[in-house]
Amino acid sequence: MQTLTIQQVAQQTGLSAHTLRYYERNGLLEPIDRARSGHRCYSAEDMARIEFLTRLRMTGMPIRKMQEFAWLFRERPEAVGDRRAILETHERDVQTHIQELQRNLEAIQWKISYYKQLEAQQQLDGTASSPSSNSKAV
Amino acid sequence: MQTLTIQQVAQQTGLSAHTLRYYERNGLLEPIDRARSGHRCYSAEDMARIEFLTRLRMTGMPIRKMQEFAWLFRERPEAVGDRRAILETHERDVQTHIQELQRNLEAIQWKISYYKQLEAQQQLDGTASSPSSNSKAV
DNA sequence: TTAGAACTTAGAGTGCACTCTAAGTCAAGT
DNA sequence: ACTTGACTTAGAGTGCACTCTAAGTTCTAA
Repeated sequence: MQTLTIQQVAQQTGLSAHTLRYYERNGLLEPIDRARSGHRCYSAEDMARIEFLTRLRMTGMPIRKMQEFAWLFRERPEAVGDRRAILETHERDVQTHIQELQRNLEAIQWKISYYKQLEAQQQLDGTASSPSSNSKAV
Repeated sequence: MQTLTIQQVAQQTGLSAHTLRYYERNGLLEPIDRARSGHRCYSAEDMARIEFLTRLRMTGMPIRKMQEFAWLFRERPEAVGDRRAILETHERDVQTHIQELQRNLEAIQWKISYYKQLEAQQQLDGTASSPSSNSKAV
């Protein structure tokens, strides 16, 4: 069973070694196995956990909530329903957030098209040298 | 032509009065008209601008970029293409971000179903009081 | 065997986007 | 006239999630 050094994990996960230690210190990761030297040895399981935590993080779960999730995982592993509840709440949060992003994206796209129209008009004005459209460019 | 006080704007936009002043101080908003008393009087145009800025902010545009956009708006209003370029870059960023969220959401949903299976199994184990499934609940 | 890289820790520092405080001015109601 | 409350400013403080530093230990390659 082979293990990885903190740098190798950092490379593969995109987190910094600093961040990996920070996560462990704050209970997001259970204590990682150590070599005789005291250096951390990450197992494949550790990697899978880090990967999932990273997904929670990238979808905006605060560290506090991740601590809660990790605590349940360690202290009450049989309470699967509690862990599921956290994930389901987060699922709804993420869905809401995506919808919000999409609504705002549409408004931004609308403005991009508006700017395109404005630019076409600028072109015409320039070519014909007629100050026909002097609407404010909002 | 009627104007709004900072509190009214705060209410309507969901930003705090503090944040509205902060935005103005940092050049995200051009200087708002003042009453004789020095109090800010927000126009309908100001409101539209704040609304759009809020959309940029909610989709994750950093304050720095919003400053750049606002600067172009004030100092080079004819450079519509430059403003469009900023929005188009941001559009791509937001699309990428949404895709990332969706990928991560799927992984979370996958784990939720996995937990459901696990819970069903726990039920069975409990009812039949047979320790058949002792797989680790990951 | 020894230089240099990688690791360890506790704790301080950073960057972002607010968020609040203190001290003061102004306007409306009683 | 006076109280209440909203407004003003400059600047300090907050919370989050890292990110780095300093001082020391250990591994690896020449």
